[in-house]
Amino acid sequence: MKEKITEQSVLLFEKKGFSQTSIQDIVDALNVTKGTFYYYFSSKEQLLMEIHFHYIADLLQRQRTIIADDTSTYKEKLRRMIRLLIFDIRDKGASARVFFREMKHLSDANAEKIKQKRDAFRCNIEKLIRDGVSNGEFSKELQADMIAFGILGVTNWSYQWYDPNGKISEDALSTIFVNMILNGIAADSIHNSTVMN
Amino acid sequence: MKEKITEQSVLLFEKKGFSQTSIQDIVDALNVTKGTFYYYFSSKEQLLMEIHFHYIADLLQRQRTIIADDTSTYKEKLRRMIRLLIFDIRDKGASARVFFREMKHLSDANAEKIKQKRDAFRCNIEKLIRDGVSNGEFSKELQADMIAFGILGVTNWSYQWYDPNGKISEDALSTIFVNMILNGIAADSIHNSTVMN
Amino acid sequence: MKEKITEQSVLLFEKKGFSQTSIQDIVDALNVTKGTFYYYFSSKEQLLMEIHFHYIADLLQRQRTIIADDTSTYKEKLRRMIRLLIFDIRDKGASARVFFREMKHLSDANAEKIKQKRDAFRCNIEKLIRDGVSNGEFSKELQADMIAFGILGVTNWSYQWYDPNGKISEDALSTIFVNMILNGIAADSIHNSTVMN
Amino acid sequence: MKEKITEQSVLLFEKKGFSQTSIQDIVDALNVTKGTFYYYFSSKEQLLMEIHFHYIADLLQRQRTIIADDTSTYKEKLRRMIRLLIFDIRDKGASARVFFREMKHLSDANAEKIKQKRDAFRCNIEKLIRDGVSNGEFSKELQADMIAFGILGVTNWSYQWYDPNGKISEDALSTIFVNMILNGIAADSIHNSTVMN
DNA sequence: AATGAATGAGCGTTCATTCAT
DNA sequence: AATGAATGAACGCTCATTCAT
Repeated sequence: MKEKITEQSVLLFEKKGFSQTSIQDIVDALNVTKGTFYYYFSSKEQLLMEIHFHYIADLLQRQRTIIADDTSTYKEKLRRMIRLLIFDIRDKGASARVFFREMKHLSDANAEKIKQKRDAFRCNIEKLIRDGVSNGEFSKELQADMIAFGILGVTNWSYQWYDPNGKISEDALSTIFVNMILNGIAADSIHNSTVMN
Repeated sequence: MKEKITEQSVLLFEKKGFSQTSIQDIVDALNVTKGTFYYYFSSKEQLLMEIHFHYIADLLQRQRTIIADDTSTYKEKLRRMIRLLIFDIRDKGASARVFFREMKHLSDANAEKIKQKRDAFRCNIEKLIRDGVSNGEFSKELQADMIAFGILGVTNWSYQWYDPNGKISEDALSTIFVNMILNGIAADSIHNSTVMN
Repeated sequence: MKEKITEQSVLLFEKKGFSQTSIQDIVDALNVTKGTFYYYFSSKEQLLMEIHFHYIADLLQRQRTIIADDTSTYKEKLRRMIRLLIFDIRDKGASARVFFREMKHLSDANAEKIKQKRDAFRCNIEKLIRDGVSNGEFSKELQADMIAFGILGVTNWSYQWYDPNGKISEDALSTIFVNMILNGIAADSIHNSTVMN
Repeated sequence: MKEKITEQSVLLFEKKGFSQTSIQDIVDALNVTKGTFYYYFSSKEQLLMEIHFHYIADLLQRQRTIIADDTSTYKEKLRRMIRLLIFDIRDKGASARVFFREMKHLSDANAEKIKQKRDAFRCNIEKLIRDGVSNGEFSKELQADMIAFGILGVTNWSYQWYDPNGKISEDALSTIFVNMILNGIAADSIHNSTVMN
């Protein structure tokens, strides 16, 4: 039951927004009563917190698996992370959009817990960049923290517009983004870097 | 007065969210009464609509100026667009964050109007890419629509985290992102593109 | 201007009801502003009071004319009163419907003033009946007060349903009602009176 | 509780009018809170609708019982209908006055439903007249539809002024009205009909 | 004679939450 | 494990009215 409530809530929160979704809406969709909701959750915020927490904890876990693989290069790890995020849209898109949009509705204490995990996810990318620069896979003098933000921008933004059932496949999109991030879009990218500075 | 209400609202919407900000909050902050609010706005949604509309219309206008400049290369135009968006964070960051987060609270009719302008902004970038590919500035076989989404991801996401008063300047950040987008981050980007496919 | 406000108000009050019609509605319909309204009227209630007062005072005045005519029989006077009320629907129907429906919105003091005139109108009919009984035109032992209420019922109710532009003319309707009131509807009315008691 | 709310509301609506009675007024009178009201009713209009619907449905039901009685003449049926309406004032007067006065506050859809039942009630009287004319109980050439309106005028208007606790009993008033309707008020009603035309 | 900005009290309604059962 | 009745605080919004100009 608890799981059913969570799943249904994600759907409703995505469609109508957290504030616009009442407990009544949620329990109506499941044909139970409000009492049932409060048997499993102490508050509406707790429900949102659980949604957020599971979403980000799961993501972090899968990121760690990628990082821990000693057989891949840093480029390959980055590629796998980008694919992870893009492929996740199909199943977790709703959760993610709720996550990005409804953060505001968490109490300060809860927001802080979530923020720590988000930061950890980002810092793992940052470290990946830094390590890749160190071993020569990535360009020298890359500002790892900003690059991490840039990469996250590309992937996170996809949750706003990408339709996994549309014309372009997850595989194709991931490849496009990986290429763009690794090689850039300039015809002769090697020389451009000096021109632009 | 109307302008004061709009400005104050943007601040409050950004800090607390649209739903969490009551008309009472807004008018209290300005030491007027609710009647005053409804003298200038017919509804809370109309206020949000005006905020959204002014934000996106202004951005589109400035994008058009860049596009219209016949003396720049496409690369230069792209660079100027990215700088436009990053430099805008300082003054328009609050508006933009409200814009991205609170779209949900617009009626279908209003959302459609805003969506059209957003799409126009994106399509302008897409066209820029396509034109740059045509004249050889950008890589052949670039999928312009997806690349446009990628670039917008990098810049739009910045509104979520970038602090214009922090350690890194708008100028520096813009440069980092322009380089990343044009040249990629791989040490030897030319060869990577084949490896990755 | 004052008259235009009154006229427009009657129309709006009839269509939407007194409470549901705002001062704004009234002035909008006349393309003036609220200030104008309050230049001529001290309150919304005063406007309603004037509508009521003019309506009932005018009616009373015309009733007095009928009563004062020494050349008519009482039957003829009653007939003329009924015609007065039915023919009035075309021009004063809106006023009358507002009058009947919105009495509640008058202050006690104002309601009392109106009530006195209404009572006078009714008492005039009552006296007419009594006088007609005395001189043998009307049945003996008629309870004049109740008969007056009965007659007023027939005519006043017409304001709720009669459409002067419909199939039946004011003339025809008046005749039907006068006949009904004077002669009843039973096939052999003389004998029925005893049967029914 | 729902019934208590309805009863209390009828009283308040009659005394102060629908618009002038707030939900707060209603729940205060019952020492509950607004939440309680909205637990039982979805809107103020729904409450009004239920009052209206029960009132008119009940009346129609009782009218049908009278019509269905095969042992009465049409005169007797008419008499019983008039008594039904007059005797109803004591218990249902408040409901009826609310019914007549506050129809405006129903939505179009709801008003239509009520109107259908009202029309049915009136048409039943019209048919009664027509049938009575056919079998010779009522005068030839009576215009049944207008006569029905006339009769309804007499009875419905009573709800505006008749005090069941006043000097005249329901029984006496009913008799007066039945006589007036059947026999008219003219001293020699048989001959008057020609005079008046 | 008329305006437009502002007020403030109140209204219908919503909703997260509680609690006895 | 779940219900249903009830709460109470808040919210978006309306509107008659005031008043300086």
